[in-house]
Amino acid sequence: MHLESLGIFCDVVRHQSFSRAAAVHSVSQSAASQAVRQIEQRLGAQLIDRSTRPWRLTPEGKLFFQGCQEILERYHELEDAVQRRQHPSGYTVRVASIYSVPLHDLSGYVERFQSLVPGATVDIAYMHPDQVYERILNDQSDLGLISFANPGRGFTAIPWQRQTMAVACPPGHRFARLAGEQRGVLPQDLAGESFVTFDRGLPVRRQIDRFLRKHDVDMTVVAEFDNIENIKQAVEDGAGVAILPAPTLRQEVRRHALVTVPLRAAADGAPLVRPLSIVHRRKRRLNPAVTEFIKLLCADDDTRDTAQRTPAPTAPAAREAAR
Amino acid sequence: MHLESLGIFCDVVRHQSFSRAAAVHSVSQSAASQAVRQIEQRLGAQLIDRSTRPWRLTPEGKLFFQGCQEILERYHELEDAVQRRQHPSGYTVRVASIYSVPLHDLSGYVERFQSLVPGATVDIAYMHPDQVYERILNDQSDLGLISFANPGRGFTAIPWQRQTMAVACPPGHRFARLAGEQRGVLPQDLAGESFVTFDRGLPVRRQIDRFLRKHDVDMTVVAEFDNIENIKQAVEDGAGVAILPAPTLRQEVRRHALVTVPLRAAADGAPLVRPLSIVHRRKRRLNPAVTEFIKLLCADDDTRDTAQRTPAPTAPAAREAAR
DNA sequence: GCTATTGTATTTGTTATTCTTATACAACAC
DNA sequence: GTGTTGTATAAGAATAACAAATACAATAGC
Repeated sequence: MHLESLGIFCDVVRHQSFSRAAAVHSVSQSAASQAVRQIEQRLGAQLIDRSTRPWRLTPEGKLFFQGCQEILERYHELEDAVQRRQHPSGYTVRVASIYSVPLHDLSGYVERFQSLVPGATVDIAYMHPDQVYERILNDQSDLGLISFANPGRGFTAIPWQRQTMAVACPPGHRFARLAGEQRGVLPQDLAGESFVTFDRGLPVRRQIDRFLRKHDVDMTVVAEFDNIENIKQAVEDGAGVAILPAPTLRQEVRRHALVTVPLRAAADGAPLVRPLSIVHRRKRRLNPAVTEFIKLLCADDDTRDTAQRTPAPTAPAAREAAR
Repeated sequence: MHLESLGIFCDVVRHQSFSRAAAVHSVSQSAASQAVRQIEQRLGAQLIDRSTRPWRLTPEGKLFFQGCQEILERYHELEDAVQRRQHPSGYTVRVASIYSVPLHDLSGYVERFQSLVPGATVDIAYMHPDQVYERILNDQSDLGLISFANPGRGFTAIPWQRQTMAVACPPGHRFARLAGEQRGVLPQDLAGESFVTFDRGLPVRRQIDRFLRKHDVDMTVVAEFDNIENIKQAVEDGAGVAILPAPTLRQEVRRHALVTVPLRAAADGAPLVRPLSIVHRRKRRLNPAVTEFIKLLCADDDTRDTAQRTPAPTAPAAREAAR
């Protein structure tokens, strides 16, 4: 019997709902239904009387529910105890992040976290996306922050932020007049512009190209880089314009080195955004400090510029969002 | 986390051996190794220190082992409690058997069982093999007794008896003189004989044909039946000889209606046996009475004419034997 | 009663995982 | 060293888990 299934059953009971329990466990409603049925079949006993609405627990169901609660609690305590024995005191959360996650954002989280969980520390290292994955696989980091997370293989991706992409240009550029929330450029305005962009092969580049192709816009690529800093530098130097995640431009905008111009999409088309995700190894117990840190990161998504995260995303939603 | 995996870990610890634990759980040694490693990975902790021989539990391993034991015990108690609530008293073991399991054999077991587990009853129903499978699938029977069990799909097969096959002929037949433990006929002696046998498509028929083909023997099939009783009748009536499980012939031999002649195999070849198995639904909790009955059936295999059952068969062995 | 609504079950195809078989490897014994 | 025993690893096959789509069931509203 899968402990996870027992957990689903308990949440079904607690929430009086298969769908909500499924959401809590990040699986489909179907999976929750199947999990409970599997338990019933194994026991050869009906746990839930489905002949009435809302359904009710059978006597066997009540008995089993109470037992399960206790067993699950004990098991989680046991895992915690093993954790504690391993890391006797003072948790460290090791985060591997891609370069372009605004450092200033994170430092805010880190401060709040350390005051929230005294004795805990956070190590943040910035690196190439591939290295992020590698470090997580090798257990060198607990969490990774990456864009366009690929949920395949051994990773779980939790949607985090959705950064709107904007056009970056030097202050003297003709687009600069169009800066400001209410203004902005349309895709077709970009046609023929000199374009500084990401290396082919990076997911964000593919995303941008797809967007431009969809709007039938042809730009002149004058330079390609594998990181945002170089792109910004090139734009500052007048090499052309770029399409970058707006939040990463704050510094340059503040010191008037660059201008951020909103990039509008066609009425029907989706706007260009870069999803950032928190990834960790699947099927791996996360220590309490890590769990706490994830909670903190996700808690105030909606205070962010473009965030909109389901509190308990269904798996399919989470996966979709993570692309 | 799979409770089964926790159980394997506990047995690994108890037996100080992966292989023995694997045998106890009817899986391969490899699976046991992988299960333990999976737990270790999930916990992010080494439970077993493999750098010495014999290996030792790490401190985390000891802690986890103790916790697991308790959790597993509680869980099994919980399942039992649900069982008891369902069937407040007096268990019934419902057995579906093929026709040709000697009734007299079973009735002995049943008597012993009922004196061993007071208040329990055993229902035995005899039927066609297909019906046996069907009844088990529909939860109309707890156990099935069949020959040449096909372990596929949702069934578990426990090897039970291996009945030696012998030649049955009327007392007047020329083979009759060869009856007796030390005598018997060789396959080639059968060439040209009139042969009463099983329907094509029955596993036992395929088995017999394979045996004869292997020994290059050609017999004249004069009749085919889907059950042993008809075959015996036909042989009594002088239609020919048959190859049947020896134990099923006792009645007829006693009343001198038929003679059983041992069938010897070539020096290298395997003798012809019919394996009988106990089958039940996989992934289904068996109530205590059923478990007890299985134990009883298997306990004294070696008192049987040809039995030789591993006490704790490895899964592959069990599967092989069940064909 | 009849239909709409809401929440759960089923079916089906796909993806992951678990398992076994075969083989490599490690620790110890001699 | 070399052999022996017990465990790990790799590869492929067999299972199981899952999600998407859809069917179904119990009620509520009419």
